[in-house]
Amino acid sequence: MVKLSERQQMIMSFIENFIEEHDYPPTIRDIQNGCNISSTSVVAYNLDKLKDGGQLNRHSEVSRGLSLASAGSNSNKFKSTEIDSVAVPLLGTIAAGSPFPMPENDTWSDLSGSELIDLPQAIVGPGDNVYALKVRGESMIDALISDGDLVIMEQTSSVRNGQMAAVRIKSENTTTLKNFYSEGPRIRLEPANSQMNAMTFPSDDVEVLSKVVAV
Amino acid sequence: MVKLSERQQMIMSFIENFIEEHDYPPTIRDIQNGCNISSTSVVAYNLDKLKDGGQLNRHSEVSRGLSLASAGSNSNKFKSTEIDSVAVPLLGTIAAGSPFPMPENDTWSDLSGSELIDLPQAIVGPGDNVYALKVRGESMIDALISDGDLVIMEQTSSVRNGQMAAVRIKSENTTTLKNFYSEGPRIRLEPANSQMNAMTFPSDDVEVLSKVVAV
DNA sequence: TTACTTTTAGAACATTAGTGCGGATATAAT
DNA sequence: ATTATATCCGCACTAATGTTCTAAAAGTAA
Repeated sequence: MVKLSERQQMIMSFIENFIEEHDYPPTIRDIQNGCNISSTSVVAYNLDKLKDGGQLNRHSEVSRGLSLASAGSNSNKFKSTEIDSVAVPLLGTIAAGSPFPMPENDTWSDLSGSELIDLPQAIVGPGDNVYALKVRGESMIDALISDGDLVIMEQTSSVRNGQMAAVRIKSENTTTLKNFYSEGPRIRLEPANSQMNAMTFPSDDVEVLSKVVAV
Repeated sequence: MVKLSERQQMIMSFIENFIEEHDYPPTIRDIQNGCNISSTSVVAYNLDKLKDGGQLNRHSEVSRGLSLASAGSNSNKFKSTEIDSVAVPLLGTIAAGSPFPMPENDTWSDLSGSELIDLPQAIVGPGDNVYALKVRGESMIDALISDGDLVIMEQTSSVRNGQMAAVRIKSENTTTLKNFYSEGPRIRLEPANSQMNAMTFPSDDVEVLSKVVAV
């Protein structure tokens, strides 16, 4: 790789910034002013150099006919690409440990309003019926969930044993985040914290709202 | 939203294709030829319409001063943006439940080679000393980790109580993924599975390799 | 039809913007 | 010193490109 002169580096980064800001490439005179160069021909000269060096594509006789040869001319600090993401709503807060009545929305049936969070598509899957909740309390610490963490939930009514789910205990009208175990006629809800005890409820007293997809 | 005339739609998609192909916007005459329009003024006329309608940004007196207002002119199927991501290496496999000797690299001290995984920057933080491992075994099921899942680890030598970490038991030369509890002179390693028992080891027999950052 | 608005044509016009040329400067090799 | 190479300067030239004006066609409403 040929070494770039100071001026050529400046030109490259100026072009980069210009495109970033305007969505179209600069003219020779834009570069001239932006880099404090006294003549257009100097810019043209260095532009041709850069083209020969392969850092730049140029199309002569075409105004603004520039484009970065985004291959080796990497001025980023770290190798980093872009991945697809999906926005999911952050609907509210949920208690992790002991059941707690939810003062706000009794059930978060409405998937509208509120903040949106960007998540990589890979962990959300199709992306429908998915939302985020902020966890309150330290009681799920064994499951890598601590106070203030966000859990990504998928709205569903069936979970497998051992999965973590947001469940509502009808008789107490409380909602909580627990590990779910079906034991015949009863359902055991177990916090993911070795210092806390599990609780069991009759099957028909427990309503599964959604399961945890990711943290 | 105002309906676009047939000609305006053609102009929009022409611009889109042109930029895709050349990396810089077309001139009015490019559009004229590309869309079989008989006069530059017609192009200018429709361009102004599109600008008023908000589908296009225009900078007058500037050649090729066009850019798509990628807001409403959305040809994507789903609302989806791009977020920063960082590539981390996938170094190998780790047993989740019972300790198991690692046949391959005894310690994965080398952070080179192997596959790379793209992760959103938000969950990786600075991004140094981070790598991924594939989990084998079902024994961490309570912590949302099941067979085949990837855990993101950060290389460190100190973890807090209750955190999940990859640890090496020196006397047995095994490596495993467990929840870590320091209990005075001894260290208790607890699998996140209510069907399995914890084990304790002398403090100096356990070496913490890295802690779990995300799943 | 008439009156009015929108769109299209054509062409001249005005800027914008790339190119080229004579010459200056600097550095290094002969 | 002389020659060669790489840059830089200014300026003029001209092709590229946006703008505008007038007029006609096409469409709309009354």
